[in-house]
Amino acid sequence: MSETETSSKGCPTAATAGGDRLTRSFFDRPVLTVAPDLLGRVLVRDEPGGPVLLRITEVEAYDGADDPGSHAYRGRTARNGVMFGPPGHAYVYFTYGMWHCLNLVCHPEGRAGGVLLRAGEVLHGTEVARPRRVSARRDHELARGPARLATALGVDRSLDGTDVCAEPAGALSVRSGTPADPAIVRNGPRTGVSGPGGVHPWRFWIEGDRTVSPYRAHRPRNRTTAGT
DNA sequence: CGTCTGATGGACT
DNA sequence: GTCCATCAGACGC
Repeated sequence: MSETETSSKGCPTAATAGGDRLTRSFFDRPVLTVAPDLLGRVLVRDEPGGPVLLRITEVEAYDGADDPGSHAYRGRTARNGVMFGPPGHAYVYFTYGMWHCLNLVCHPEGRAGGVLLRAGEVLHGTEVARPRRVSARRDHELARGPARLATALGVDRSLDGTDVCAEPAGALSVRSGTPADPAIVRNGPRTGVSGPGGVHPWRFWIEGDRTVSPYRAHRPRNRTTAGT
C-alpha cells in the first residue's frame, strides 16, 4: 500500500497534508467568528485503520447563551456538559435514534457554544470511510450531511470531550488547510431548526461545492400514533 | 440528480 | 408523552 505516500506531483503525505494544527486560540472566539473560518480547514480523524482527512465545506453555529436552537439553551445537562467546558473540544451527540453528530466547542470557558460540522470532502482515507457509507452513490456523498460525516469518520459518543488541540494530536485534530475565500462563502437559515432560533442565518457553506448537503426546511415529524 | 416517506431511541418536560 | 442540529431507499427524470 502506498496510499499514505506521495501520490503524485507534489501532493503531500497524509501526515503533513493540510498544514499546521489549529491551536486553542482559534476556537477561543465567538461561534459566529469561528464557524465561517472553519470552511476549508482540514479535520483529521486518526484511527487504527489509517487517518481520514476531511476538508470542511458546511457548518452551523450554535450559541448556547441565547439561541433556542442550541442544545445548551436550557442549561447544562449530562449530555451537553462538554459545551460548557473549555473551547477546542469535540461535542458528540446521538440523535434520531440512529445517528451521531460532531461539533467543535467554541467561546471562552463559562460560555456554551459550538459549531456543528455538517459536510465535507474526504481528501484521504476513502478506503476507510467507504465501508461505513455503503449507500453513498459517489465519493462526494461520503460526508454530505452531519450524521454521514460522523459515520464516515467513525465518530461516536466515545469521542465526546476529545481535545482537538491536544499535543501530540489525538483521535481528532484540525489543520489550517486553505481557508475558503470569503467571496465564495454563503450563509442562510440553519437546517432543521424551527421556532425562534430558525430565523438566525447561521449556516455557512462554500458556494458551488458538491459536498454541501441539500437544504431541507424543517418538517414536523409524522406521528405514528394512529390509534389502531 | 431531486423529491418523498418511514424509521429509530435517548433526552428532557 | 413529545421532541428531535437525520438518513436510506424507492422512484422518476
